[in-house]
Amino acid sequence: MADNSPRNPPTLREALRGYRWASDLTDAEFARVEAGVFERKVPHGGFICRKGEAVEHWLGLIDGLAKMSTDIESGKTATLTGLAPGGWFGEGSLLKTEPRRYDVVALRDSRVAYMRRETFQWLLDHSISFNRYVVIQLNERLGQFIGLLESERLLDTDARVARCLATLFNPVLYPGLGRQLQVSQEEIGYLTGVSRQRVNRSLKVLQFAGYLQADYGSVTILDLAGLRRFGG
DNA sequence: TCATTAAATTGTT
DNA sequence: AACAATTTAATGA
Repeated sequence: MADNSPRNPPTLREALRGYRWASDLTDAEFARVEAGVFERKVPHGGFICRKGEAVEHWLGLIDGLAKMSTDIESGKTATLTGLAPGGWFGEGSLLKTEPRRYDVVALRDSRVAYMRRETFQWLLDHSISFNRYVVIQLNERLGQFIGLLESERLLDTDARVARCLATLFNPVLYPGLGRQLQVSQEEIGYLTGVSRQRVNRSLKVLQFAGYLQADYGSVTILDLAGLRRFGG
């Protein structure tokens, strides 16, 4: 039987080779890119990057789970989006040479790839597929945030959980994720800003409606399009 | 392989 | 927030 999901964690090189933006690089080009990327392990609760700091890297989540968030007045935190393995982020701030506008916090022990600004620029100058990737990524992210805005203001809790999960399973932003993601209800709560108890209720609603299957420590998406439309 | 125990996660109030 | 029930993972016979 073929083993599609290797149990041994991939090396940084293997992970990089698997990303879509690297698909048309020659070996020489890839070697150059690899030299411009390093990996760092971030423990649960640790900061992958912080708001206000100078942006010197494009960031990729190799493995783990993280949330992009920003602190509002009075110490409250607003989660902007969840980040799943295979997702890259920070290109916006990198392109505009502005300080980072959000925190990214690891919700699990995570492995993060840091690509130097130089290397990012070099890829923009040399790789068609990389440019295409960045454009699609920006566009996808834009749609995601418009949906988020609507979600925060107009939708009930069930719909917010539904959209949060739909975001997490977005095949464009997070390829390589199967239909099933190992994520506890508590973690979904962190991502949505909803209590774990309420997440539990929402998952039952969504499961009954046939959009997903909730199991111990994991969620399986059955109808991604349905989740996106839910409540809207 | 099975039984026991601890830890994590879920279900409910 | 607290508690009980359930599932998984780890351990050792």
